[in-house]
Amino acid sequence: MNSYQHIYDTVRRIPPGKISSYGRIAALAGLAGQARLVGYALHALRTGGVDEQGQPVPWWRVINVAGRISNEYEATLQRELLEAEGIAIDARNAIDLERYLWDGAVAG
DNA sequence: ATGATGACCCAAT
DNA sequence: GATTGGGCCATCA
Repeated sequence: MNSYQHIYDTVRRIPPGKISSYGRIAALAGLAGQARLVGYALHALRTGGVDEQGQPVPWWRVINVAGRISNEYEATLQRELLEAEGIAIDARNAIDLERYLWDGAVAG
């Protein structure tokens, strides 16, 4: 079992229509200060968005703390997926974190 | 084992 | 607000 599995599990807890930052996910996953690992873990997903167990991971709900899409691989796809969930993106490709940032609370 | 890079973040300039 | 420097750990050559 890789450490990434914990990251994937945390990313899955992001409710639809919400977003989170790499650092936030890292903190929730018990990897505070290791935001790069989250980015690396999501990078390992690549296209398909499934982990080693074949479970889907909402990788598009993870952006950087600046509210912008950091990845250059699927930037367009990520933007479309975010907009599909009702997340408004600024004219400068920025997202209002205070408005959409997931505070870590469990929905339900 | 070493060096370089990376879907990042924070602080300083 | 854009750029630079340091820190964190995993992966590749």
